[in-house]
Amino acid sequence: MPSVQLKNPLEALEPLFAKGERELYRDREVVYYPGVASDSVFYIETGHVKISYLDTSGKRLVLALRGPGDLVGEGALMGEERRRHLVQTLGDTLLVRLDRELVVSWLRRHPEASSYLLRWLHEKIVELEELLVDLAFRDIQSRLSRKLLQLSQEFGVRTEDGVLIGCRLTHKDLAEMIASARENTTLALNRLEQEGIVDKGRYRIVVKNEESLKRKCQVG
Amino acid sequence: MPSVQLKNPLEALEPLFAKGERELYRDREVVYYPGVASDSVFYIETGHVKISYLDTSGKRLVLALRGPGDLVGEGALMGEERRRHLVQTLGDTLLVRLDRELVVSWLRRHPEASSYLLRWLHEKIVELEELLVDLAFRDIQSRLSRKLLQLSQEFGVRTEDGVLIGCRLTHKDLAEMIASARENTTLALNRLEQEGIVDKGRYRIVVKNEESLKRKCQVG
DNA sequence: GGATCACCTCCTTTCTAGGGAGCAACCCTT
DNA sequence: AAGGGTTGCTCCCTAGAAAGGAGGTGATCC
Repeated sequence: MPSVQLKNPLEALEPLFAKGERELYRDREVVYYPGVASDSVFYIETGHVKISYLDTSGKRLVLALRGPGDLVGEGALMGEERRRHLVQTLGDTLLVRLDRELVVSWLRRHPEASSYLLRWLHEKIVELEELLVDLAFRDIQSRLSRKLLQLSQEFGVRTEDGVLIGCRLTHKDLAEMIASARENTTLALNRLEQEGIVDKGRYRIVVKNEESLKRKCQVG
Repeated sequence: MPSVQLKNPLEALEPLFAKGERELYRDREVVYYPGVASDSVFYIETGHVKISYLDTSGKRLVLALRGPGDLVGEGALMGEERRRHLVQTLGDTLLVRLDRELVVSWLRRHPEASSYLLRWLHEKIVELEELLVDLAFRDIQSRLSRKLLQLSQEFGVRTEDGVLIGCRLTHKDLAEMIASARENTTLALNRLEQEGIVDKGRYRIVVKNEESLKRKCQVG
């Protein structure tokens, strides 16, 4: 285990990312479908991806968004045979495709790197558990507030009005992230706008008052 | 990565488990509380533990059950400072406490072991995602059926009547595993009993007809 | 430039799953 | 024998899913 804390646990893997093949995806393009062979990992250079689970009924749940400096498709390194998710870009996105064997052999040659990967994976577990707890205990208003807060902290861009969430999200995307109906998500978002807490436009959400938003999270 | 698939990804760590301190816990005893220092990992020799998240409102969500051959408290290895969960035993349980530093230094000396740990962690992620999807899409009847199926597969003991779920679970425990009210869980369980799919008694559930149970899972 | 089309956003109404409260009965433990 | 924990049952009521439109907006085509 590292004695020094790194900002991003994956920094230790940087040299590896240079070895991959860079691929440009357009907005909403599919990176992989569920069921296809799980044989590579992607490093996100710029842009964002949305990882979702497709239900048999056609409904979706967005399990995570990932942005620059993050990995996606890591299951390929951990015994996953076929993809379990649908991964799509949000906005134009530059990925580095890393073949599984390449990563595995690199990891063998750099044994200290595994511990960083473990930490990173643990972070993902914490995020999943947070979502789980939200689903179990909070109502839509509160789930949306928490999600907006997370998004502004992870992908936020400071502007004069507040923190702009830096990825191209529709209300449907948001709804699928908090497991609610699109209509109710719109409603909740409008309420937040009326209260002057957020500002919104097409594909655009600005958190104007972070403190009020935090207060909203407790209520539900 | 291993070229041969092991049944239990943790088999590779067996030699490590001999180095720990064995501790006997009685039924329902607390192994650790949320907030305490996260400085050791536990290996389960016999018995079961319940990992739950405590909400500020006093409600609980059971994130996982773990049984013999499994680990609990693994966050200690991955940068977690304080425990995030409440861990309690179900029935009398024998744990092996492993100091964090002990495990970390062992892992450094056995670099090939990390990949097994990664695989194990990935399994846990898959389980969390399954729970998440259930919460998002399925109703109580279906969530309960899936959970019983999982439990019977993971902790089941063959008997003449069917598969007995081998841990001391109350209806409240079950309810907290599928994020529903205790009353509704009892109701759903009674329905399954009336249909002849399960058999139950105090702390005791026997899955009589696995096939019917599987059919129940699809419906919701 | 204007028309078209696909998607996105907004709003309302209806209907139901299931949370919550409140008890009664039961049974194991001490 | 008492008491705490577990189970069974009922009723009420709210959150929110589902359906069904109507207007907006941006891209693309002519």
